[in-house]
Amino acid sequence: MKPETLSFFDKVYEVAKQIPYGRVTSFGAIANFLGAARSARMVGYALNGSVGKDVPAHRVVNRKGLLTGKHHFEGTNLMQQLLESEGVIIEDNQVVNFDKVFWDPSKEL
DNA sequence: TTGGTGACTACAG
DNA sequence: TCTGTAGCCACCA
Repeated sequence: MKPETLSFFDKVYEVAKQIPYGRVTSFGAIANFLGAARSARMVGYALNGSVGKDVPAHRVVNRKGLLTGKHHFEGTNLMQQLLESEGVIIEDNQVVNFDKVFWDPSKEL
């Protein structure tokens, strides 16, 4: 678990784990924080394998606040339910108050 | 070892 | 303003 040995995936997990309760962030924000702003796809790919690793992947959405990754969760609306249980309003698979709950790792960390 | 893939993003027309 | 295309890079087979 040395920082130097952490792979890109592990770094994504570390950042995702630090997302505060009731907050969400975007793939691009994480990618940018890791110094790979144009590799946002890798962030999503990483989160694909984050299920079961205590990583709140449901708090990571795309730039518009859309729950594009909810398909990778067990239930079709599991991701939405998890967010709503944290006080995040979801409508049409999108975070309504995205601006309010957005958490930027490059600024918060 | 090489090629394909992906929960995205940004730029150009 | 909206739509389409290209790029990006690590993991898996």
